Amino acid sequence: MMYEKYVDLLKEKSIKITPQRLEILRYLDKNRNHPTAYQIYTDLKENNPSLSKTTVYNSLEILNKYDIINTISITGLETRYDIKNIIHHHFMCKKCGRIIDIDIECPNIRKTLEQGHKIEEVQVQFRGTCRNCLKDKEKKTKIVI
Amino acid sequence: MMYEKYVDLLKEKSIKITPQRLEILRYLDKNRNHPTAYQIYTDLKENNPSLSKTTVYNSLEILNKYDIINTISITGLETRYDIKNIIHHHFMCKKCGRIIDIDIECPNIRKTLEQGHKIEEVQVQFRGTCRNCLKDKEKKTKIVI
DNA sequence: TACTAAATTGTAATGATTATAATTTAGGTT
DNA sequence: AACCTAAATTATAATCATTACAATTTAGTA
Repeated sequence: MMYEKYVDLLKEKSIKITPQRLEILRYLDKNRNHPTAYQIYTDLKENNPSLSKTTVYNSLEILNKYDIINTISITGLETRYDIKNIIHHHFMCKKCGRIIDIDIECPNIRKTLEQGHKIEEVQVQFRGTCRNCLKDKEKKTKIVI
Repeated sequence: MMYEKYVDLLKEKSIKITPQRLEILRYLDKNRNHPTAYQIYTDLKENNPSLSKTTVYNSLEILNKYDIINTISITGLETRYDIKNIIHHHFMCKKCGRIIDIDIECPNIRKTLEQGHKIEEVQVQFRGTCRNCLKDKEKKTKIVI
C-alpha cells in the first residue's frame, strides 16, 4: 500500500520491481528538493545499510530512461534528480545554491520543431539571486539544497 | 590587429590582458561548436606548448564571471563554453551528440521576476533527435561536437 | 626600470560517475 | 512451490572533469 503507487509506475513501463527502486522513487517523491545521487544514497543507506552507490546510479539511469524521473544539470557540478510531475523549469540561486521550481512552460518550443528537430526533453534554467537572498544581503551562509 | 577585438573586450571589464586569455577568446570566437575545456586546451596547446590546463579553467572562469562567455551544462558530463553573442538556447541531439543553437528568447522570464527572484542568466536546453539523425536512422556513428 | 598583485604553470588531490566481475534476486516457467 | 535465467545488486577499482596548492612568471602601474 505504501509502495503501491511506485509499483504501478514501474509496472506500467515493464521494468523490474526491486525494493531499491521503490525506495528511490519514494525518496524522490517525498524530497522535491532536487537531490544529488550521493544525497539519495546516504539518506537511504541509513535504513538500508546494504544499499550500493552503484545501484543508486543504475536505478536513476533506468528511471530517467523510462521517463519516470528528470535529470537536472543546472549546477554544472553534479546531476540533480526530480520525480516527473508537471513540466516546470528551474531557478538556481547563486548565493544560497537553492534550486527553486518555476512552474511555467516555454511556448517557443514550436520554433525548435519548425527547424525540423524532434524534442524529447525541455529544460529551462534560470540563474540569479533568489527572493530570500535579495532580502538579507548580509547573510553569508551557503545553504545548498 | 588580430587580437584587438579581444583586447578591447577585456579592457572594457578591466581584467588583465594576457596572451592566454586572448587565445582562448579567439578560439571561442572561431569555434562556435560549444567546446569543452579539454578541447580548448589540447587545440591551443599545439601552438602554445607551455599552456596549462589550469590556466584554461581559470581563464574560462573569469571570462564567465565577467559575462564575456557562457557556460552550458546540457550534456551533464562536462561544461561546454560559448562566446557571448545574442541570447540563444541549445538543442542537444541524443543520437549524434551535436549541440545546435536555437535562436529564440524565452518570454516567460517575466514570471520568474514576478516571483521576486533576480535573474542573471537564462539557459534553455532542449534534448531530442536532430533533423539529420531523423533523416538517416541507420546512421550509428556517434559524433560528439 | 622596479614593484606587486595577479596570472600562469605543473603536480597532486578531489569528487562525481562508470566499468568490472562476483553474487543475488525478480519474475516467469515447470 | 522449487527452478531457471536474465537482469539487478553489490563492492571495488578505474576514469575523467575539475579544483587546490605552491612555486614561478608577468601585466600593468608607480
